[in-house]
Amino acid sequence: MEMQDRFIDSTLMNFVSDMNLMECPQKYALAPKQQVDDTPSGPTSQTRLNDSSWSQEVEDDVRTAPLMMGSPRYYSRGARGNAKSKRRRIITVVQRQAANVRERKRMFSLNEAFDELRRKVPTFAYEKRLSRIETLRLAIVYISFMMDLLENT
DNA sequence: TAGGCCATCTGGTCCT
DNA sequence: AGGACCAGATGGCCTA
Repeated sequence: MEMQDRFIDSTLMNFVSDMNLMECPQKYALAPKQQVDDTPSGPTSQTRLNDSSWSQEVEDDVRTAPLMMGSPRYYSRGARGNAKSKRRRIITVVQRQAANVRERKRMFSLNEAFDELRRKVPTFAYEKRLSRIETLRLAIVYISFMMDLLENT
């Protein structure tokens, strides 16, 4: 049993060495913006943007929505936003802020899952913190490696 | 200074 | 109707 553990340990170390993920040590503190507070930063007035929650056939002038909401900066709508949307959902500022808070919490839990995954994949202690994409790719390789190990023992 | 990474905002779509 | 999920855009931080 111990022999097998040692075998796996040394194999793991070789595996990690092969991953070519060794870089200079540095602490990768949490991003400065990582404060998940529930206090929205935008305007707080409960401005009703529209009477109905869905607008009628909105075509081109969709850029007005963020401006109407008093957004401090301009956000374009992304590629999918150009798709022919029959009916557009109009939400209040309060609803938008609540959605932002939910989204922050969702991303926070996603990052927690990434952190948990980082702890599962083997890396050297002094190695710099893996990025999300590095974590996913290393996990894929690691799982494949372990499956091969199981098949060959 | 360019590029990578990340947090955040936002609107569209899907689902309950 | 509203929440979850998704993806694009943007700006800030950090490193080579």
